[in-house]
Amino acid sequence: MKGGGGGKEPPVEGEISGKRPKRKCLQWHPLLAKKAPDFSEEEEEEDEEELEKEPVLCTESVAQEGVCGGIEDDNEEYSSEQRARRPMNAFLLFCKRHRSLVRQEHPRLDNRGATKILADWWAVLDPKEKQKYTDMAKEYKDAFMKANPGYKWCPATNKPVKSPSHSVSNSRKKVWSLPSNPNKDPSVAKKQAKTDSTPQLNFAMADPNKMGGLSMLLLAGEHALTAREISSSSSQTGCTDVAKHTGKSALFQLAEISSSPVQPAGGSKNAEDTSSLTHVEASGPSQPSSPDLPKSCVKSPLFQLAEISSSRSQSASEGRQCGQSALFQLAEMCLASEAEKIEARSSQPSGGSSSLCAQHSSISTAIPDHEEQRDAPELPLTTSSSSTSGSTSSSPTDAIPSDISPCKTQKKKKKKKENKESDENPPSPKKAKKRQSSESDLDSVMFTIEAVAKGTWGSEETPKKKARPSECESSPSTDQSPSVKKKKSKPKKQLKLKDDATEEEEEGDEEANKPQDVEMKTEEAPLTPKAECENEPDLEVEPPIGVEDMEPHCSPLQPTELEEKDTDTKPPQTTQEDKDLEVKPENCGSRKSERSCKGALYKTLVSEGMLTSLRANVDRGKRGSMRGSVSDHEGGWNDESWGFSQAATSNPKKLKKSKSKEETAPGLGKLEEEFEKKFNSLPQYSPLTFDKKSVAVTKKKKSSTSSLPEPPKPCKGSSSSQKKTLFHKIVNKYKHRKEKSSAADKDIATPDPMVTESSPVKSGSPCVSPSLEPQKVLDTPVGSQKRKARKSKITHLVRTADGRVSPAEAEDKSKDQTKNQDEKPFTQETLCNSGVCYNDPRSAEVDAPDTSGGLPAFFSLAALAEVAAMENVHRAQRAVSIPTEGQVKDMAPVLISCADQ
DNA sequence: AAGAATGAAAC
DNA sequence: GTTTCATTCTT
Repeated sequence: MKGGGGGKEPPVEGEISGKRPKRKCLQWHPLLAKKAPDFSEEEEEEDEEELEKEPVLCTESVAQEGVCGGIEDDNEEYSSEQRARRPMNAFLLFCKRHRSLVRQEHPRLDNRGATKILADWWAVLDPKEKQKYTDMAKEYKDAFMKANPGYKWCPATNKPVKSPSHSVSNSRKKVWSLPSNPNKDPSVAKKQAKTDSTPQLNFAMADPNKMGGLSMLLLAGEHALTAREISSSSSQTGCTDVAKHTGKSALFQLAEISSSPVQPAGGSKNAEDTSSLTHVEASGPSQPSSPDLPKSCVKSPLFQLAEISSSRSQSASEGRQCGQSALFQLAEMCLASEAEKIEARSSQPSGGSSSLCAQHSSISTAIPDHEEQRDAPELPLTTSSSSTSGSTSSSPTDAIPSDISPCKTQKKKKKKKENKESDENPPSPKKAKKRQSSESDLDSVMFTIEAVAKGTWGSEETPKKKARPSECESSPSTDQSPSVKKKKSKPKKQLKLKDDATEEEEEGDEEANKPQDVEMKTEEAPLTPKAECENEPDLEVEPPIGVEDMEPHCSPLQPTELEEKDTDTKPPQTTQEDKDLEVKPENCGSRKSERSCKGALYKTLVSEGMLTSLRANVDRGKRGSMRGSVSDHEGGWNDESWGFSQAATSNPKKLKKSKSKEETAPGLGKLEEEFEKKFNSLPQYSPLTFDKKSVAVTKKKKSSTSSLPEPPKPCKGSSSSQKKTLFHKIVNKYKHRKEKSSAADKDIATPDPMVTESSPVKSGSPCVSPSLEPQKVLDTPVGSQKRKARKSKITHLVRTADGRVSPAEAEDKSKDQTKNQDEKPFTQETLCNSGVCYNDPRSAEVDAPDTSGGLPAFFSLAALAEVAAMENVHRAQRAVSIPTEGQVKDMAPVLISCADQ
């Protein structure tokens, strides 16, 4: 595999890699390299650099934070600037996935040129495939939106100039939508601020920025909870509402999951986590002073949680909390305990879970002091509910919000970024969190926590999920959450070895891994069935595999990987964990009790899903098992991933800078991973196919209009017969596209008798149904074509009786046909086998259900995802094949159409 | 920084 | 309808 792939890409990559540095964003991290980094060496180096750099970055970006490692909660400031990036649309996804391929083939080509080609490809793409991308995009978007309820694509054009006053007001309102974005959520908050997302007020959560990943999780969970529970009350939270509606979008699920209790994987992990927590606490973000504890830059989730809880308490004075997750309560408990100590411990924390609410009140009072420590500044969450809070929060936060709120029309992102409101953030104190209390306090806290855990928690948690792979998960989770920074070296190596599998890998967590993974994936992606087939001889072999295709596609890599990983990782993980436990104790130093406490906490957290990492791991484990099934694919967004990602993202640093490609910052890993997985799962068409098409088209173009940009695509051998069928389709589409682009030119007129011809040819292949294609084309408008003259295009498209279109197409087709004829057999077979049957979407659709493999694009991803999720739980495989009612509905039209035909 | 493409959202 | 911005990366 690699050989081929490597051969191809390497050069390009190498080039790229050299260039990569460009991005500023990257600074902070290896991700930058992401693309280039295919090679392990590079990666490693990068990793190292990264490690080193991180601090620097931290310093740069957030000088104050100091705790680079620490989770930078603070970064809100930065975050302010960074708004979450919009989710990519289908086309972008497609581009992202295929650009490398294009480049490989046409190294010379500029990106622009590549983009054009990609556009062409896109135009040609089968509706089904497009749909996949579209679905994915949608899913992604949905998840994203859930994560960031108030997110707006456009920064609120400032037009109105919200003006500062607004900003202030906004700041209050704002409550922060959930930050948890894959990357940049924080920014979102800002946006919202400006926008005023009124609805969210209720949530008034702590700033995500401040909060660690956990916070994100919590938020997510809370949202979920709130949505469910509060739904009645909160008409406000659009997000929540949405979540409900979708019910199952992956993201939503994620939220749910987070909320739902999960069993901690192994005790071992717990220990680790706890230890890490202790470290964190002790070391505290800002306070390095703690001698005992090793300063782990990374904050423990727990710590974050505590922060969060504290923040929440502030913001949300309301009683809602009670309802909220046990985790939250726990956090509160912790805080309370601390507060008590500080104040003098009038009451004991042990209050018990049941009493939590009451405690909350007390806590809230106590908290204020803590708040100072906390980074209240941005919490602007402005506890919607708490009347007072608004005022208080406003003052500190105001500044930030103002910046954010305005959305400044900054025309360009960069500007915005630059603008960063960092100024305001000065927030010196944010980091302060670490509490003086330090260990002793911790102990007390722990105690309380334990009590809580035992008492309330146990009862509450009832449902704990099964830990399926919890073990596996656990290890990773631990790794991830706690040691975000960790070294990547290992992971990289592993990754290299495993290549694909790495994603979930055990250690991996970190950023490095992700990037690598991503890269790996991307690289591999080509290798993936389709691409690979074409490139390499393997094709034959694959085809069979491909049969199931659609998903398999995606899965192909994953499954193996996952499995391997799972198997491999699990054992190791456990071992590692054990080791960690052993080791950690040292770190932790004395205090077993704490540990134990922590352990309890950890459990609780886990149960709650707070520990995203664990969850993610678990999920992954599931996935691994599931892998084969379609569900993976579509199921797509695992909650975990999001949660995780969120958590990861939580880190401001990354978020901000992460812009670079994956950006997905290291931390996010999981989320990204999943994203990537899905992304990878997306079918990657071999360039050859496209090329051929393109070539054919080009030729035409050339002949007709010299205007083709991408004349030369090498037709590497028609060898890539597989996709040829696609090819045809593509050709058709392609025609359209060209028409569009050059359309004006004039091709229009030519009749395309050929079309018919082509169809016959296609017809030859079982899968393909020529007639359908045109329809497809028609059905799926090539695209918005907003910019170009689509009208002309449309006009151009002369439909034949069949509905086929433009003349150009005919010609192309004819060409294609000729080519195809030779190759077709394979392609068809393969395709058919694969179940993809690009040719006929409909047929495919119809078939799809039957053939588990081919997922009909038609099914809404959401539906699929849901189904998958549902099924996954029970069984991992093929659930997808069975359409849900919703799916059926979706299909209905198609079916009908088919029937008509 | 501009630009190529498409699409989704916001205006 | 138009504008913005998402991604990538060369020029």
